[in-house]
Amino acid sequence: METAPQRRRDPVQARSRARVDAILDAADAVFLELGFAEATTNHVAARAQTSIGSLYRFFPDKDALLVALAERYGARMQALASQLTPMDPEGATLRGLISDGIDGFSAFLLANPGFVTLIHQARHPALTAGRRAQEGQMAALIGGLSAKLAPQLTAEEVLVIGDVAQAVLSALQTLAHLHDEAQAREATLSEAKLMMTLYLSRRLGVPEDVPLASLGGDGVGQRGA
Amino acid sequence: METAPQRRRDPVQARSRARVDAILDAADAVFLELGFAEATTNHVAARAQTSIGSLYRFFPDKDALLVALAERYGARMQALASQLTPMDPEGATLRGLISDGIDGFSAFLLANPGFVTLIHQARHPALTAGRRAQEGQMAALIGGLSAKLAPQLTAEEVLVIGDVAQAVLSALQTLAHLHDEAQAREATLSEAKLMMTLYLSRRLGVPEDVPLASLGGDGVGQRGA
DNA sequence: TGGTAACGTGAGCTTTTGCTCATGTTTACC
DNA sequence: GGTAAACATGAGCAAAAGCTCACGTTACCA
Repeated sequence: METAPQRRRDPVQARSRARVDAILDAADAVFLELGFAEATTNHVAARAQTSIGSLYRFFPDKDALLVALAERYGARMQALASQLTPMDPEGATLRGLISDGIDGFSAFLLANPGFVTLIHQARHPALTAGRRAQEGQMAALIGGLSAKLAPQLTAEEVLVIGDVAQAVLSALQTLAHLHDEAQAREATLSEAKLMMTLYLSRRLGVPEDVPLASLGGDGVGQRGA
Repeated sequence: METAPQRRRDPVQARSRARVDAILDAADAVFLELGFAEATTNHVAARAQTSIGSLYRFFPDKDALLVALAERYGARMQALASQLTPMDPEGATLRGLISDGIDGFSAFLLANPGFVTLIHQARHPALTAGRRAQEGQMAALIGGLSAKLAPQLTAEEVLVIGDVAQAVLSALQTLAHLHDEAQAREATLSEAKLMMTLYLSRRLGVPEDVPLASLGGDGVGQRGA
């Protein structure tokens, strides 16, 4: 399975490969500024300092730009996910894992502001297939962690927890990055960490500040009602 | 300040008032089905069983439909908010308040499926002014409750808590209502209740299951780290 | 009952925008 | 250096969508 079907023609020379990248960068910037609906392909071509004909040489239509962007971000997200998965997750605490994850994703969003716009276009028909995969990627990451830390949970419960955590993280990261000042962002992210820690700790039956390695294979440390 | 500036002309006769309502209902349905960007004013007029000319007689442009819809939902939301504010909030527990609030809002969304679409259009330039008000409405409701239950919090903290809670509730309600089956919705809403209860209980220093009336004016019952 | 203003209609004008294609330029390969 | 393929260009086409306007209809009021 190659990425070809999205593009009218694959670039084979260096200059056209650079051009395709420039077009995607331009699309990212224009979509961020105007939103996908308001942005035009001519805008994108102009921003990329190329002609509209060149854009349509490599992208069959406007939607293809969105799909290609989603694929590019998907790859970056995958890299981020593997980077955020520590070598020995058992040595960390639940709170530490969550804090690192949220900080890492926040840094990613700061470096990739267009990604928020893309998330906002998640319901676009052309995107659902590809996007669902990377949304599921994040949810699956959390779900996998949950299943590992709390084997007593059913598969369905793990699924719900993953979806819920993904939705909340996505919403709070978006909220945080509405603020331009780092201080306001941090305040929101701090709340996100607290909320996720409380929730996952209770839901998985894992204490917040105990190294995960010291826990048994099954859920322990459940407290309260 | 009247709603006139949004409309080319205010309806004065009964038939035109009914027509305006029909147009708004049609817009709501069409935006839900196609999304705002894909929907056309001709679609809306056809769905309302009226002519495109009549639509433009009362609405200056397509954006005005969105704004008018937002205003109508704003009024409904306000009614919902006052309905969800019990006569004696002190008699209820934090968990009960949150549960009732989430259930009430869920019922509202079920009866007003177009509202989710509107939320999704929150970043539309024509909407930011009016919408921000009703988003703030929900956040302010929670913020007000927080300030009342936890007077030790600073005004800034209350603001952040309100925003965060609003964002999370909005995200999880949207997630819940992606499912068609009531069971799946309830599963998600159950997680939302748990998460909000844990978060607000910790953040406000209010126990989950103690009647709020039995608490002193300042925060008590804070536990753990 | 007549007159006026509000209301209703839809063909079609205007603008926008996604997209094409004929023409010209650059690169790769012999 | 020659040739073929890849690449690049942008004027402009076709379709779509927002919106107008001239004309007809209904409701109110004296």
